[in-house]
Amino acid sequence: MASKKLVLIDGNSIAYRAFFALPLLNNDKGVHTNAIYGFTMILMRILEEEQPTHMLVAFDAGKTTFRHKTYSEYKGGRQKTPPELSEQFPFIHELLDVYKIPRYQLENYEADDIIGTLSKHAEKDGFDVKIISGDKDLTQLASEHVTISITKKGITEVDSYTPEFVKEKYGLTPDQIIDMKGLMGDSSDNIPGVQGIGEKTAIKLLKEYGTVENVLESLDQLKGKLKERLETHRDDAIMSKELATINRDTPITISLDDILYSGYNPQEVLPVFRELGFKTLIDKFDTGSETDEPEEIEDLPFTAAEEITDEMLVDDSIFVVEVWNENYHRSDIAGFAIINENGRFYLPYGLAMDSDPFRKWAEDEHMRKTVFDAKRSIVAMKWKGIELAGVDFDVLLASYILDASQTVEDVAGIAKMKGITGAKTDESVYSKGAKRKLPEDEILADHLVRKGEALSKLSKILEKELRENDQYELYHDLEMPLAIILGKMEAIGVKVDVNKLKEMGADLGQQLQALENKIHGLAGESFNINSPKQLGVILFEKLGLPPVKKTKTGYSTSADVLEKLADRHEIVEQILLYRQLGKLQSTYIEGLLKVVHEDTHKVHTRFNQALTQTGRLSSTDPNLQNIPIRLEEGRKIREAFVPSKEGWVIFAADYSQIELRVLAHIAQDKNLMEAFRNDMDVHTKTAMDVFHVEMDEVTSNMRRQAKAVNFGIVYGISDYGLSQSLGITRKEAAEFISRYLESFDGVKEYMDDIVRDAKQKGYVSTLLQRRRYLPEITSRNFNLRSFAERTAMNTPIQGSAADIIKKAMIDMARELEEQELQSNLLLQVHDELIFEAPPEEIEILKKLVPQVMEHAVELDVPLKVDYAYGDSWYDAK
DNA sequence: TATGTCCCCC
DNA sequence: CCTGTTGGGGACATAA
Repeated sequence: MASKKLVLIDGNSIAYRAFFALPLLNNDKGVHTNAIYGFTMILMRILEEEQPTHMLVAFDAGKTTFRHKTYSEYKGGRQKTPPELSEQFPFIHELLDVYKIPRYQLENYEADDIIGTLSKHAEKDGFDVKIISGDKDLTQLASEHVTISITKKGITEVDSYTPEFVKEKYGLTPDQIIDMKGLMGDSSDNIPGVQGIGEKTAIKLLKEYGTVENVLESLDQLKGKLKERLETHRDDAIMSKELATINRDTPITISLDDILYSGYNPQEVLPVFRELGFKTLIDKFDTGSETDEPEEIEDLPFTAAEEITDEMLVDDSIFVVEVWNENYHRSDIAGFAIINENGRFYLPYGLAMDSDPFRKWAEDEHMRKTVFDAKRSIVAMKWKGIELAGVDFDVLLASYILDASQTVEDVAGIAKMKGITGAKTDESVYSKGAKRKLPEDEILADHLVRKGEALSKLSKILEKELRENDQYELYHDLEMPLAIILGKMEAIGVKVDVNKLKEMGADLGQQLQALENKIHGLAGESFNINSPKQLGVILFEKLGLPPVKKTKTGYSTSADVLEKLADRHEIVEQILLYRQLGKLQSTYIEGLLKVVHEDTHKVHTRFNQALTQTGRLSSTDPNLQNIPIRLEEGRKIREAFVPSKEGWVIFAADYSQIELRVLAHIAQDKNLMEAFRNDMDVHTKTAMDVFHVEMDEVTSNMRRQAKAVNFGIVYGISDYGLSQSLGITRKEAAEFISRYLESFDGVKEYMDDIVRDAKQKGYVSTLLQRRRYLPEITSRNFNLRSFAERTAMNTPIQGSAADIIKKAMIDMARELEEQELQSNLLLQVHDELIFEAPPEEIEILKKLVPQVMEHAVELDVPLKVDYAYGDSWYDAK
């Protein structure tokens, strides 16, 4: 027979712990939830780990207890329970109820006493007892069968107090804990103890005499101040011991039979989680329990259109455009679904595309449509000859704005987060990888209609959340219009000089062949230079070079390692060169040629607008945001990016030091603002301040180091990161940073404030109200916490810069349209915009682009934009 | 197909 | 005392 296990939880104490350990999070109803959340986390862990057969959560009742009769000042001077915590107790009670965990409180007694009494009964009946609390007082109950788990600083770590543990920690038995309290008192409960006796003295006395009473009877063996103190406070000691003693014979009205625990039903718990907005816990639940049996999906009636009718084509509809390929450029479309006040409809692709009314409706901007991934839908339709308009709400973008950390694959992914059932994942319907295929028409139709149904519910929920977070403007006035602009940029594409690329490729191929021969010759055998494993064997075993660094799979052969070995063997330099050219060949020549469209010689990148945690864009297939520039050999790749029309130019404009300007503004740092107002070289200025020298004394090395520090500030790197980039010790790097912060005290203040703010609110914000949640900022794990702290400092800077250039793109697109210019915006690379322009518009752009970009927002420092243009991207420098 | 290593950009 | 590396995309090798 399985043994009986009783878990007793000190409800008040755990709620307090959770409250103070976690940031003061709000849910979407404005209720603070941190204590509820922490409490639930602890509860879930206990249920998992202990598998109790019996369970009870005890709470304190009322303000006065029997202890107040003994000592009216008991628990006096205590801070009142913060209202932010009090308001959470009803929810904790509700949660316990749905978990079917009994809770109990008893007039005149504290939770401790209830726990003491029940554990006594249970012990007698042969139970194993586990007590959970944040209060060390309970450790007096430890025995062979009673273990007390005390939460440490956070909520995840606990100390388990067994009699052995108590012995080890204090050198006392558990029942001597109350004697210890009697002597030393307890400031948190306002138990006086004997004045002048602390933990050390108390333990010493008890090791010698055993109990408070024995100590007091043996006073004549003591002397001096100690004896004097014990004599004067004799009564205090006795009373304090009494106060600290848990009453194990309270008149409880429940028995062990009443607190049998037979588990809970996740279906009853989930709605409460949803109500509270516990996304992560919902996920844990859905995947972590056996309730994952395919939920009973209700039938969803819809009409599979055999002809397109007017009732399908009305204002305010959900519009599902099922773009088949991941890369939506020139992709097939599997079909459409429309949901509106008239019903749910599946529209087969061919039927819809042959319908004029459908085309008209799709292109009518007054026919408002809610979609998932507006840009994807618009661009895919554009390739099919339809200019989709009237896109009014994008569930993907809204979800990204609300929380970028939730990676979203499809409609079902978002639906699940928000507790909406009925939608199926794309993967479950289509399979993935090589097996991915279109299902039969009925299944496809059902899938698309279900997506639409989920979108309909989601759009309402997400819009409400955006407004509550004060993020609706960001969504509606920034990201949504930007999606349209990005779609145009992608569809226009960038012209590539294919022949130029091929020439460069042939040339590189020859150089690589020669290098390969040379390297193999130097190594004395032929091997795959691209294989770190094989290369490691050659360098560190055959040639006997010293391995500088290891990776988890073997020797590191990274560039910084090789650079250290460069003067020890001729082969190293050749390998570095081989790597550099090999990268250009495979990624930029061959990689680019693969994605150039044969007929137009254009590449059509996709900007991912809903991916990065900072608000930046990213770019794929091809990635046009990482085309080489630093080294001349690589930079030449840019010669292959040319205007799409004869005689036009590439016009590139970039913000100068936008992140540091944003930092100056956000931090309101006088020194940094002054530097930018005077248009100083900010790295030189930093060097002057960090090294305490005059402008003409700044050496190029000082400027280089100052630049690295600025880089570190902007990108949120650690002292370790800075030490790596400068090749100095971590200590020296830390010294640089602290000298920087002394000179820029506004920045220092900002850094301190933003971390504190993030801990309190759980997130940081950018200029335009973009958010990044940082739950790990309160982690006890140094790495996680440090990373979150640096993120808190960095994201408002990088994210605000991203906000600004996005705004500039919208303003710029409007200007191009209003002035009826032919120039096209082609690319955005984080702090620069790249256009193609007819020669007659160059003079206009030279004025217009900097004007628009510099005034996208008004900061307390000027924004500065540089520009250049030429026959290719290379020449726009 | 997934993971690790390396390297390009801002 | 130590811990450990901004945000991305992509190519290639290798193990599974």
